[in-house]
Amino acid sequence: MDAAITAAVRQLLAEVGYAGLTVAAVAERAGIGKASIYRRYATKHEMIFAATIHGEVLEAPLDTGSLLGDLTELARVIVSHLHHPAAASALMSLLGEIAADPALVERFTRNFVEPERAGNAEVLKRAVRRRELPQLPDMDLFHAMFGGTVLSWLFIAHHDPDDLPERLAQFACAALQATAHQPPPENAPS
Amino acid sequence: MDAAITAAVRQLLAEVGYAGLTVAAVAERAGIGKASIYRRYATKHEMIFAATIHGEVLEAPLDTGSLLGDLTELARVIVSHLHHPAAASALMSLLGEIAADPALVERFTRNFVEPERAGNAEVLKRAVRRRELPQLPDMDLFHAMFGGTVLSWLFIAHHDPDDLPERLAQFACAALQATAHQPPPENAPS
Amino acid sequence: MDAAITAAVRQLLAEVGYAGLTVAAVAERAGIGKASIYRRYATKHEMIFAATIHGEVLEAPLDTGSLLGDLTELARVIVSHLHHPAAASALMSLLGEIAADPALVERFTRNFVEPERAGNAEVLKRAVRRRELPQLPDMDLFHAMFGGTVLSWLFIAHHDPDDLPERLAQFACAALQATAHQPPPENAPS
Amino acid sequence: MDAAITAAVRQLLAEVGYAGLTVAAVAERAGIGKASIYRRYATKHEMIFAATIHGEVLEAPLDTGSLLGDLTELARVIVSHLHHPAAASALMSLLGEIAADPALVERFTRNFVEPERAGNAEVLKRAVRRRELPQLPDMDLFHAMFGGTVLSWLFIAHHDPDDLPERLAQFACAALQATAHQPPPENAPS
DNA sequence: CATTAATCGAGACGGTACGTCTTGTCTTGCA
DNA sequence: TGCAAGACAAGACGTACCGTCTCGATTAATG
Repeated sequence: MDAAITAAVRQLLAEVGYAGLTVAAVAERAGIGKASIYRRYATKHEMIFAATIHGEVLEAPLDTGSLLGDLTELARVIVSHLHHPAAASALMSLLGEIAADPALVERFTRNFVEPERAGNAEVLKRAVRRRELPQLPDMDLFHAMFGGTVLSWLFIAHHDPDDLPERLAQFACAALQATAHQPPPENAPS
Repeated sequence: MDAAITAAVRQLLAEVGYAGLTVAAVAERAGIGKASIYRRYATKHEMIFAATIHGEVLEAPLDTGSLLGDLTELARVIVSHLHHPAAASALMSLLGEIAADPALVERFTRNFVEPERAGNAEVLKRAVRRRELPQLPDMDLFHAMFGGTVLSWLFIAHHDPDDLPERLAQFACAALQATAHQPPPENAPS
Repeated sequence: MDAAITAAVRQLLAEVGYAGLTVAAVAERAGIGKASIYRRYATKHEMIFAATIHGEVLEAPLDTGSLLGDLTELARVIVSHLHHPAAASALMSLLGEIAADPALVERFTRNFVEPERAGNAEVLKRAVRRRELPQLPDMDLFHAMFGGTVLSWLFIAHHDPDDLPERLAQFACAALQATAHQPPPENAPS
Repeated sequence: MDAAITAAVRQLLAEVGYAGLTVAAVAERAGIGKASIYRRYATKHEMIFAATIHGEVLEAPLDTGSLLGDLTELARVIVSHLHHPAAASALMSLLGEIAADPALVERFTRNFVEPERAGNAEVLKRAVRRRELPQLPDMDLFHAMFGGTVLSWLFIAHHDPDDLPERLAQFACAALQATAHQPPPENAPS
């Protein structure tokens, strides 16, 4: 059923755009009732977010054998999933909606932020295992930096998505190696 | 009258957030009729855009004498401007709405993004002048990274704003020095 | 506009019945927005009630020259307006809905009960003027008796509507004359 | 199990009223599943009908020795049974729903209306036996008048229930004696 | 100075999406 | 197997809001 919702949202976003998308239309297209949508997602924005962003972005940063390769791939995956035509609108609007409600913040953090952070951490742990890094860096900062750069690049600067992954990965790789000898601050990565 | 509208929009954004802002409320707060608003702005989004973005650039990176100091101050300024309770909601939602309209994207870029990028560049040019950096880095990437990290830290990770400036500045400083020997890429803005 | 709503309700009651009537359908049929309906009526039941019952019932009990004639006419008018095919459902359901909410009780009383009571009083005042009655009777009781009898006759006993007016008028006329010498109780008719 | 359903329906009618009663709530209160309800009753209305009307006739007009006394007592009994806080909602709404279904009308008449009419008739027959009345009046009309007045007094005029019995009984008594010399009409039930 | 024209506030209007609710059916998992 | 628990499709409810429109009242400009 979640798949049907996701598919319906993507079809309709392509057909009528973000502003023209209605929950009723999604339900009809998916052949389900509106209640089944609201049972899963608290708001329309959350539904759209889950349908456009959620999924593969967060989960498995496959091992390419080097930190630089892993980071390039990670950036590429994030970019590709964020670059959906309507994703900009969806993500930003969702963040705006969420910010006002602590309960939604909590939900959003648990469902999207934490898994993504864990994925990032996995990549860096591999690098530590490979001795490319002496230790894990400040994960809070790294996570905000890596994803935030993609966000800003795409949705604020509106630069070409294809230009980013390699540049960002090189920058992040050098930065990690340059800052790795500093112990991370007191808030150790979870 | 335009001033009354602008003031009302800003007050209400702070009070009820972006999603809770209605044209009727703006009219009432401004003591005018809705028709007078629609005589000036074609849609609600244009009204909000005009009231929030218009001339709010605020990048004044005063010279602290060192790159690390400048970056810390820069981060602090960005954080302080972004951390207004309702600014989160307003900015993110506005980005979402803007993304759908290329004309607004263009205006947003010219009025907001470019000046900020110039401010960032000014800080780094100073560091070059001070010989702290051998050359200007990839400015597109640096700009996306610096602002994006703040954005993500505040509005996605929802971490403590006070924790960020120093950490980010140290990270950015080390990263810049580590990557400075690489020639920046062609730097073609997309 | 009220006329358009009333007409739409009556058409749709005839077409789809009481249970099948929706506010959205009424709005569409009337060529107006749902909000315009809810601006006038607090609930769907109130709208239906107003469209089926309200109007001529309450207002002008035309003078026939005698108390018996007036009461017969009054009963006939009430019966004819209450005997709309769906009026039974509408009235009873409305009363059921209303009973739970003091605000609706107040509204209902002001809009429907009081005018009808005033109409009843007008008929009896005429009889006093004609010297058919020495004084006004206990209006609270008379009003409840006259309308209540119609209600019960139609919707509880389900007797033939045409049988009622003459019988009720004769009964009421005789009863009024028999009880008229008693002073009405302390709550004098308003 | 039927007993559990019936009890749950009655409790919930008293607590939340007719409009607020849901099948899900009945099932939960009865500690059973919704399917078990729908196995017994085709619709919600049938369930409520079965739970409320079934054997609740309650007309016991005990002899007080005089017509006025009997009528006062009769009014008091009717008022007391109708004045339960939630009974108003339930009864009126049920009448509304019933009206749409001729089969339910028939059952309602046989189970509820006829016994009450017989009770009324019993009171008047006693008065005839006592020579307080020369003959039985138009029973259809009297029955509609007596019960209808209570209905209207309570649920339309929303007057104080305690004020009614004595006034109604006096009125009815005088009216009966005033109209008793007229032969009742053919009395054919419609 | 008086009359006309323009502009304003106030808010009703048509239209439409929202998120909630309920009905009656269908599925699941425990006893 | 039979039931409680509850998910499901369908769709109405009443609310909110947008952008348009109408209405008087107050200005402003003009004859």
